[in-house]
Amino acid sequence: MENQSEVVSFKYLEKEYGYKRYKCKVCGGFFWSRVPRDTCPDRPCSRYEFLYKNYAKVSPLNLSDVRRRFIEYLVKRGHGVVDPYPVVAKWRNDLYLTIASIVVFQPLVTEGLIDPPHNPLVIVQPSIRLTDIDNVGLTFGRHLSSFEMGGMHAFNKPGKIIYWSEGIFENTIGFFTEAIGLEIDDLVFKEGWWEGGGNAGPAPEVLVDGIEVATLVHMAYKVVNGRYELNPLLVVDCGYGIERITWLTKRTPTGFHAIYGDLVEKYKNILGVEEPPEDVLKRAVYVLSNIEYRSVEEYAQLLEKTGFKDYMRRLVSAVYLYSVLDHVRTLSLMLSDGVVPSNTSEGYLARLVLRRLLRSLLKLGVKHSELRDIVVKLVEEQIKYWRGDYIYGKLERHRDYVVNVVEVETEKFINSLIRGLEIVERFVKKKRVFTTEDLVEIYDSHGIPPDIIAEKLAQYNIRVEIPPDFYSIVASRHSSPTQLIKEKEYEFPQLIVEWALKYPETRRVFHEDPYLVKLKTRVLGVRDNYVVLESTIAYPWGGGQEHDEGFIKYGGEVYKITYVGKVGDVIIHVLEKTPVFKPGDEVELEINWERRYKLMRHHTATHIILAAARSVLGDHVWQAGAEKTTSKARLDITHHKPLSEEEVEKIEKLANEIINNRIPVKFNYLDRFTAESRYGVRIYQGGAVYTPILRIVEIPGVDAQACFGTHLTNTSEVGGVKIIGVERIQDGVVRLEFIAGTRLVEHLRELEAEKKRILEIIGVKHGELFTSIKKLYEDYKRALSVIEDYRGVLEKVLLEKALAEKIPLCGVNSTYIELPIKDEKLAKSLIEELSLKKKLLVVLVMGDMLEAAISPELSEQLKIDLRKLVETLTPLGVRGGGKPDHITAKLTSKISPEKILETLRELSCKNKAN
RNA sequence: GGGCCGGUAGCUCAGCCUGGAAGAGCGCCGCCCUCGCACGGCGGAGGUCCCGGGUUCAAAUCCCGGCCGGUCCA
Repeated sequence: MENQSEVVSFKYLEKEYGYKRYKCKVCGGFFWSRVPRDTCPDRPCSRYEFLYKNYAKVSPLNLSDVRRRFIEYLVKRGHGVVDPYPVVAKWRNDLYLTIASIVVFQPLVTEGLIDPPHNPLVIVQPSIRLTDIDNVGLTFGRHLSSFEMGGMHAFNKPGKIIYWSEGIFENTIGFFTEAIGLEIDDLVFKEGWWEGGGNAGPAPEVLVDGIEVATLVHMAYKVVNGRYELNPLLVVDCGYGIERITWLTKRTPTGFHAIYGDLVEKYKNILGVEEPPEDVLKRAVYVLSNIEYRSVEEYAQLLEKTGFKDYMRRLVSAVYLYSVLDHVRTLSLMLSDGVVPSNTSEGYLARLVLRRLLRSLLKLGVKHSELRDIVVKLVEEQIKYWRGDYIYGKLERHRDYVVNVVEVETEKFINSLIRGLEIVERFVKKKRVFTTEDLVEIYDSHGIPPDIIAEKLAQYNIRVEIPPDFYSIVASRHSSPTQLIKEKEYEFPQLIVEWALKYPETRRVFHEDPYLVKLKTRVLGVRDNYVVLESTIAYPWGGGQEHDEGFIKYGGEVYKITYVGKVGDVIIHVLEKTPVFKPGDEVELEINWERRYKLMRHHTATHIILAAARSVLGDHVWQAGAEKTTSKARLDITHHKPLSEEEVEKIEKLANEIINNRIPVKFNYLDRFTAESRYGVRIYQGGAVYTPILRIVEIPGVDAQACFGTHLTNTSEVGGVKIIGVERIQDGVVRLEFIAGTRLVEHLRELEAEKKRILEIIGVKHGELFTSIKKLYEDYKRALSVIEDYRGVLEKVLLEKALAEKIPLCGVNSTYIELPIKDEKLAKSLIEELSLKKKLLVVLVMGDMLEAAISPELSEQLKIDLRKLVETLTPLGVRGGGKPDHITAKLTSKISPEKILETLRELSCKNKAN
């Protein structure tokens, strides 16, 4: 977009503040500055000039100071304050993590469907961006895996403009000069463009002496079919980098010193890491700040070239140290906000951060055996450091969970590392050549990073080249990314969907009175056996609750309802046959109450079980899926380890207490921000809901969720709940199955019937299951041992007989055994004993199986190839094969022992003759 | 959600490519050696080769489907 001034008031900047437009001689980009400049004060066109600059009116500020000044300044300018949201974007189904403050207001506010809680507003939002995670540490504070985005937002509707470009500049210049103390001459605005999530707009970057401190997104366009269209809603989306501003005010050698203060020293002590002297470090940071490098190796080479060779080792460990500081904070934040590590979705991202952290620790020389304790210590120090903080104070509340997860996950990492290294060893033993392909293979399948493999190989004096594009090779092995958003699919044919959408919203009487069994209502539409009514008491399939069943009565006719579904706000009833009634007719609706009541009980029980699980296990427990049927309910919860029996019992006990406490269930319709501020984002247990008004099902003091389902009006009606199954269904997800109400009685009856069946099978009419089975099992074991004894006796007899009646062939004695019982164990034992130990040529026939064997040495010596036996006998109906000394075959017709022995004689004697 | 790797004795694994008598080490039991222990020596027990189907005279091995675990990527 060349012409940004259509949207951005650079003219105002010029007229009001005296800015002029310049072109950067290095990058060619345009920027606005009050003092003439050849290049833009952004890297790579400029170094971190601020490091050595003296700002007369700027005093060193902590992170919390900058944060407070930002909020206070904007409050003074009429902004309302919104408290930070979690970094896990549970209210979105297209994002795992909160990557910017605007994410809190998408999509409903940015599309103008609902109003923000304040307008304009200010929010300091912790945000996680893992795309640049490789650069953390290497840029000494410019890149962080998590950062605080100071968000300044206004949502301008046609006819109701809060402020736009001029206001953006006024607030920005005001904040930096009045609240931070910079001179206006320090501030440069570089023209830029932002695009994302279907929106776009010009985004001037605010630059101060080599670092970008804010981006002023003028979100003015919608991207429609690849073209930009002016959006009627003008969204002010300005983000201020709180950490970068903090660094700027302190001018410490790195951003990490500005953010983490004395925590840096603590970490150095724990890890035994040394930094270079402060002046050297600052110099090194400054000198390399306009050079692009992507890896520690490249960085080390650059240090050598730029005269920092003496400090190379310490500078390199410093990079890892900073990345450790950063990763511990990000990980603690993610875990505190309820992420459970797993091999999918946001759980994988948490594991990714943790594994990168552990790898950095290994690079710093931490031994495998110390890894767990050290990482726990680092987490605890970090939690201590942020105690009482506006944003990170919550880490302390989740300390136990965070530490426990870190312990469990570190153990897992060490295990897979050890396993992986063993695989490398096996690779080495098999083949000496190690290819790039092997490196990729081992990383992809076992998660062992190439540098660790190379280290291991070095022990065997094997050198392997790690290609610079290693990770893109890995990426190319994976298929193209799938869409994160699931397209909503209707369970009806497209024609029916289109037909149904023409009707107005169906009145949901099942929400008004979930106990209503009969209802008279008017027919709105009929198409084949699909029916749309004015209002209904039949619950459509949704929210993990099964649909209702019942009847529609009209005149003398009764139509069975086989399915109920939802298309938008229209509810469709599917009948067994095409009805005679027409639009406008009045019909009577009746639902199967027994079925509905079971579903309601299971649904309310599900909310109770979830609340109980959150209470017993922790706030990280989220619903990962649920299904309520008449026979049982199923709830998948996120949790980082298997549930112990005690935990399951506790959940069950607490759930039944909630039932016994006879708590009335409340139903409220609230707008999004009211609901979120009252209950938190935990209301989105069933996933993100994109409607302006949420239906909140609340069990006061226990649980509150945005939920469409039908519920009991009092917890006591659940009657009781029993967990009947616990299963780990995937990494980080545990499935609970449970039953409630009268299903408990049915379940018990099923168990009793099963017990009775078992007793009948084992021939006991009246008796106790445990003792009966125990006795049966002992009898069985005794019988097995008797058989064993018989086998021994029989074997002895057969051996003696075979040895006594040896049949001499040319050079070898032979024996023929016919086993009347199909006992493979006996057959095998006989053959081994006679052929391998007694050196006989054994032929054993058991049913239609023929097996013959001779010791391998004899076969070799006498040149007897038993396979020839099979070949010779094939015309007589023998099929089989094997090795020269051992064959197995199937007899399709009876063959006399004489014939077999005769053939064997020929075989052995022919060889003898030769 | 997808790709890849794996599932064989109590444990760690070999065998699978190329179908033909289920193996090693550790652990366990017994004996020898020893005053006793450790070490060492000899012997032994221990198997639904994850499950189901298919191909085959014959499947741990080949093919298909499923389950479970691990891992990488969205």
